[in-house]
This record gives sequence, structure tokens and C-alpha cells, in this order.
Amino acid sequence: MSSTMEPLKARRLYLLLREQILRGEVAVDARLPSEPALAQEHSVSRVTVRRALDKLASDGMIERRPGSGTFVSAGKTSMPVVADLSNVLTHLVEMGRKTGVRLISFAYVNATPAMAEELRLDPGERLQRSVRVRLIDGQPFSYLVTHVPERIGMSYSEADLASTPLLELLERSGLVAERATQVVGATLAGPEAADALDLDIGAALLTMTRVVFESSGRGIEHLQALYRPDRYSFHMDLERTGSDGARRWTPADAVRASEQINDTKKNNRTKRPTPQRRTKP
Amino acid sequence: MSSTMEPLKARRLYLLLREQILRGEVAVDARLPSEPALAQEHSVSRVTVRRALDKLASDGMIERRPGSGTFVSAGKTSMPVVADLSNVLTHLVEMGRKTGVRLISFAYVNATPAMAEELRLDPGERLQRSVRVRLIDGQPFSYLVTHVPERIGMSYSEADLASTPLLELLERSGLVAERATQVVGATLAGPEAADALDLDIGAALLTMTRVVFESSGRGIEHLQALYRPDRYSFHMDLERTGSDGARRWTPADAVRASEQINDTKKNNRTKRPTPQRRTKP
DNA sequence: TTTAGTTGTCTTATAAAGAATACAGATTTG
DNA sequence: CAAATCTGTATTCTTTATAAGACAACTAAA
Repeated sequence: MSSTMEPLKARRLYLLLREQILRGEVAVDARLPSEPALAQEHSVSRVTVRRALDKLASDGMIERRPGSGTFVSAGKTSMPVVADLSNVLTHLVEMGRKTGVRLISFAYVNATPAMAEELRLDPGERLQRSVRVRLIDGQPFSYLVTHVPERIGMSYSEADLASTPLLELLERSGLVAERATQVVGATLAGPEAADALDLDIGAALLTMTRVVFESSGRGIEHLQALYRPDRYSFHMDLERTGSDGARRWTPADAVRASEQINDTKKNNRTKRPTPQRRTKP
Repeated sequence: MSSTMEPLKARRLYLLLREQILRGEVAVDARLPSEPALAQEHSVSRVTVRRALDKLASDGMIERRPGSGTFVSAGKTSMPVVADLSNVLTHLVEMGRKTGVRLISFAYVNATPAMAEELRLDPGERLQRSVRVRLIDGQPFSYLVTHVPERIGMSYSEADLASTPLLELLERSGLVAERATQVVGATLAGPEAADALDLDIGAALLTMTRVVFESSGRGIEHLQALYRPDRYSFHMDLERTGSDGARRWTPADAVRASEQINDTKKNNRTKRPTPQRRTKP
């Protein structure tokens, strides 16, 4: 499965150092080993060490002080925007952040066999395919490829897509979403996604595939989402519920959800049911 | 953020083709463009195309038939083991699969500032650090780095770790886990993880960071998990609950959980509440 | 001030990746 | 069978990555 086609040594070292910094194995503001030391430690030349450090510096993870050393930067080591498992961005309003959507492409295509099966449709059925990029504070954080059956897609315009969440559009047109499955994984950035998300090809991406079904069991939306993990991640709070042998973990979101059903108006944004990671002041 | 230190051209092409195949843009059993055609299409030499295809072939994604062409393989395009959002592996028993654990390292270390903060402990406190690899059918699928406060870690042995889930060990020693937070993201494989998971350095990994708290609010476990996305992914079923303006998505697991609280004995393994992706017969 | 250690920059040499081309053997099609 | 097309393999050349070393400029500490 593995071996052959080695990534460049500089890339390897870059990934290694990056990992150590992100995991906190090297403290913030601490000095890294000197370039000659790193070169000897990893059995590479100083040029290679230098390339790795260049990359880290351009990522804003380290700061180089000539004559003194290179140090781990405080700022950039942390904290993407988080979403709960229902894919709802949290703490956005209160942080005064603004999101936007860019429509990359929009077309009608024939369903591939795989796509038809996932949506439980007839193979070859026409689908509306749209590619969008979501932005936060002007910076892209997600790359979304959506497939919707043609007849359903007709109920809204191309312009609607660039301004309104797709699920809202679907429900507005009378459809009733009943169930959805989501699968979360990881993949490497290909050329298109890398370009749209302002990343290097081969960067790590968080993926989510969601299929939404109406009550009849037919799929009404297929979403393939790619997220920049440094700007977006999934967050879930779990509570230990039940007693004795039947104790198990329950997502706290579910609790909050049932609380909110009889509470349409006041949205409790002061809740903090579980400790959050925070950056130091 | 991007540019400089280009990955190799062969790697780029590999990722591009891989992406197209995984997304179903190229049908299963279909023939890929010929090597000269791919070379011209992407403005690279045939040697480079060849390297990319070699990698795809070793991944089992394509099959090369001399004189005929290269074709997309049916088998390997799909389906890792799935876990629900409580991190419980599903469909394992019924599939007759066996899991195992390999203990990689075991030591006591000083808490880094970042780790201490996440666990809400005093900085510098002693922690038990263990690194484990979980296997399914003899193949590694997750790389787990766990930190537990020293006094708690004393309650079980090194051998226990290799055989029993950590959370069970903790509760067995009288601790009461009350809350947990989980953050799911993605990262690139570093040298250690790549080696343990039998992957190339720079491969995409699914990450989960979990912190478990007891009722006093102090952390009792910090877990950093790295998963091979081709062998493991998170799955969640959502249901549209509530009415009118208060409709929202609720994880179906929560429903199942509350059903099971009064149902200790019979574990309903026949449930299939939501359509699953499946491979063709 | 001196000294040791650091990053920044350059040179030269070797190793590896990629480009361009040619040709043998297998497969399909006319 | 013959022609066209494909993969497998080899050769040669160019470009890029890496190695090894030298030296200047800067910093901090003795």
C-alpha cells in the first residue's frame, strides 16, 4: 500500500516540524534547534532544513530572528471556526463575523451510477450540479459540490444559490426533508479544491458527504463538502447519560435541541454547557 | 499561505486522478485515457503519468491491462469501517471482524502548557502518556495518543492498556466521566503516524481530539486520535424534528440512545433506520 | 570587547525527477 | 492477417532537489 514515490525531504521535514508545533510538543515562543542542529538530527542538508523552515515561516507558524534563532509564533497555532454536528456554525453572530458564498459553477448533468445509487434515484436521471465556496471574513473555508434532482433544482434560480442556504431553498419549495446521513472523513486537496480554498495541492482536507432524503425515501440533495481544517472543524459535546450498565454517551446538542423546540424566540447564546478550548489573553 | 515548495508533478497528477475516481467522475470499469493522452492533457511526460498510475495501481484503484488500457477497479473505491459520533464502531460484530490493540509506548511526562489548559489541570502536572494503535483484521486504522493525570493512571497497569478500552479502565477505578468534548478535523501524516498506520508521509488523516471531564470539571483523559480515512470514518444519521419555525436536525443516535436506556439486555443489531451506502453485489 | 552561536547568502558537486524519444510485446479491430 | 493502439521498458538529456562547505552579518553572553 505504501512506499515508492517519496515526497521531497523538505516536505517531510516541514510536516514533521509542523506536527510537533501544532501538537504543542514545542512550546510557544520557545526556540527551535538551530538549522545545523536540525540538519544533523534529521540527516539532511541545511538547504533542506531551510526550505522546511521557509514554508513554516510563510504559514506564520515560526518567526526567524537573524543571529538569534527561530521561534514558534504565538498567533497562528490555533483555532478554526467550529460547527456542531448538525453543521451549524456556532459563535459566529456573537463574534461579528461575516460569511459569504461564491458560486463557482452551475450546470445540469447526468447522474453517475454511484451518485444515482446514493440518492436512490434512477440511474442516468438529470441532476443539477453546483459548486460553491463559502467564505468567512473574505477567506474561503469550504468547497461544496451539490447535486439535486433536476425537477427540484428548477424551483430556484442560480442567483438564489449564491445567497441562500440550499436546504432552505428546498424546504421553501414545499419539499420536506425527513432524514439525512452524514459521513465525515479526510482527503488530500486536488487541483480544483486547492485553488478554490487557496491551498497547496496535497494539503489535508476535512470531508463531509451528506445525503438528504424526503419522507418517500428519495434523495433530494447530495452534498460533498471539503473543509480547510485550519479554518473549520466539527465540534460535539457529549454527556454521560443513563445509569448503571446502560450508561452511554449522548450528544449534548440533542438536549439543547429539544429544549429549543418550545422556545422559538429567545436564542440562548449565553449557554456554555461544556468547557471550550480558548486562547490565552 | 500557499505556493513554493511544489509537490512533485507525479504526486499532483496522482491526487488529481484519485480525486476524479473517488468522486465517481470516471465510472467503474471504464477505461482511463491512454498514457500518451494523459501526458499531453496535463502537459507532463509519460514517465510522470506512469508514476502516478503506478501509485494508483498500488492503491488498488486501477488495473492495467497491457495492450488494452488501464481501467478503474471496482473493489477498492469504497467503504471504510464506520463509527457513530460517540466513536462506537458499528456493524463490527455482525460482520465477524476482529479488532486488536498494539501498545507503542508508555511513559510519564510533564504536562505541556497547552495540554494542561485543555485538561484544566495545573501546568507542569505529571501525566501518563500512552501511544496505541488499533487494528481491524490485523490492519492498523487508528493511532491514539492518550494523556491521563498520573494519579489516575496509577489505577491500572500497562498490560491493561493493551487489552481494555481506556474509558472502561477509568470508570472501573471509580471515576465518573460526566462530560466530553470532541473536535474532528484533518491533518497530514507525520513520520510516526505514517509508520504506525502503514501509510506514506503526507497522507491525509482524520483527527479527533477528545477531552473527558469528571463532575468536578477536571479533565481525566485527553485523547488525540488519528484515523486512516480509507479504513475509518464518522457516520451520523440526522432526523428533522420539531415543527414550523423550530424545525431542526437531531442526531438519530440520541433517539436510539434513549430507547436503549431501559433496554439493557437485548442489543438491537437489526436496526437500519437510515439508508446506508453499500457496494454493489 | 571578545567570543561563540545564530541566520542569510553564496558556490560547487551530486542525486533525483522529469522530458523526449524509441521500440518490443500484447490486444483489439477492420 | 494487417493496422492501429495500448502498456512495458530502455536510453538520453535537461531541470530541479539535495549535499557540502565557506563566509558575512547579526545577537547575546562572557
